[in-house]
Amino acid sequence: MHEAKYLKVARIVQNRIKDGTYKTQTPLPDQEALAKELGVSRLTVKKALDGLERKGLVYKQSGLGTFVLGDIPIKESNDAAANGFFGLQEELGRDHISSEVLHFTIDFPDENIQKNLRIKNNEPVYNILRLRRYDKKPFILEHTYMPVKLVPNLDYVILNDSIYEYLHKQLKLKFSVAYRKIKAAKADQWDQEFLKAKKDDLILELEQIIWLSNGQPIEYSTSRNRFNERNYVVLETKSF
Amino acid sequence: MHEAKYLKVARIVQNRIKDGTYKTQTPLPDQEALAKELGVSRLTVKKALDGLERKGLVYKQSGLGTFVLGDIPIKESNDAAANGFFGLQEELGRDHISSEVLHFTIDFPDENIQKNLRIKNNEPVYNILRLRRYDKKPFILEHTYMPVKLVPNLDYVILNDSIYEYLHKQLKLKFSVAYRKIKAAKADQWDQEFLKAKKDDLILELEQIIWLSNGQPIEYSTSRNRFNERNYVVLETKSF
DNA sequence: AAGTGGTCTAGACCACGAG
DNA sequence: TCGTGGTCTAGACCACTTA
Repeated sequence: MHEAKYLKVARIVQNRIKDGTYKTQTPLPDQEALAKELGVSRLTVKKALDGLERKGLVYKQSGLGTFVLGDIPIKESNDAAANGFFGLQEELGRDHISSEVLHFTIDFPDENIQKNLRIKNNEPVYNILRLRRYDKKPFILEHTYMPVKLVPNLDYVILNDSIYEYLHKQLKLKFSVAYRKIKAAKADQWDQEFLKAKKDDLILELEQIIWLSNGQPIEYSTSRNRFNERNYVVLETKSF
Repeated sequence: MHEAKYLKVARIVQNRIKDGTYKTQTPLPDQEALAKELGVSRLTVKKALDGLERKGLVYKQSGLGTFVLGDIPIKESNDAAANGFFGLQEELGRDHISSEVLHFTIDFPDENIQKNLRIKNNEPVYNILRLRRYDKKPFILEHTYMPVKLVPNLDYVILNDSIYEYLHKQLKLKFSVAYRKIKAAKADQWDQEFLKAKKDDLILELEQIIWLSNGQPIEYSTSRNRFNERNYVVLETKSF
């Protein structure tokens, strides 16, 4: 099977929401009708709609129907999704984002990194510091650690391009879970030097661990930006 | 049916993870075995495990099995889940949290509130400012707007206790989706007065809209705390 | 009463990973 | 090849909402 039917159904419905076939606050066709139209069983339609509900596109009400949720007022263009597994390039566009590698070594991990990446002290990690620019302007200071054993042959060419693409398209690695923490901090020396922050300026930091679908942590990183350059947004829906 | 079978299965598995019956990084019994043991079909077991996977408790690998994911190293006790629909009391314990109502009026909504709560300019809203204390210490400054028509008979007694509990247990309202934005800001006059922040101190703000399961926005609010008092964490997994 | 989504089953077949 | 999880179906019944 090339693509799961429920994914195809979800994509079709999502497109119909986007192009206005299904309008905000109005009900979709009922599950049985969609199933008939698309030639699948009702359970398959339901599975697709469950996913769209978790993504916040629709809401369902037993006894009434499934409705398009509509736009989110406080969403702005420069907000970053704190959920989702897209790299900066994917998120903001390849043409806008460039990377400058400030530091790139292979180190033995300290205790903190060992714990976060669930590795032993003799398993080397990449230690990467990159300044990401948005339209040439300093934007995000990104400090990344990855186990060498999981990411062979990382080099400057990849770092100047997109790590994310290398992991996914070249190495075929699949992300499963990410745990992210968002905090505020004061600008340190590096922030002042590279992000052009002033002393005592406000910095927003995203700290994260990303796991592969086999349960192995693949990345521990922090991303720092000036407080007025970028916010983080989270869309939360029920797990079940 | 009192409780759905898949919820019961999820609860049982979750408890077994918590009490150590299923240990970190080890496989659970296969779906067929669990189904047999618990007297349900395999699909019901799968549905339960899908939910636990989205909550980040387990990960599944086709062809291998389902594994316990284990602890998250960067998680700390004073972090707040940016996902989940629990009130402060639920999250940190009834005994620790107290509330002081600083402002409580019924207003006509301005344009921003109208948009965020999807209401007209003649539909009144509660305008509530509360200082939440943690063990008597100023902790969070919470500014909340809610449509009056959705929340009848709100009063000081409820505000001093828990809005969350009133909405859920008394009014039987169900939350479906929340959209949250996290940003850094400088302390304003109120932060300085009530949170004991100094001028130019760092403030972390959570701005959110919460929808009911019928698609109607029920709450627009901001929660501000000093940068070193509280961070926000997000656990992200795939929607499908 | 009618129509919606929610749950559940038994059975089938597929895709993936290990030996 | 075997055992795992992933998908899909048809059919059944339940719970909820509106009329």
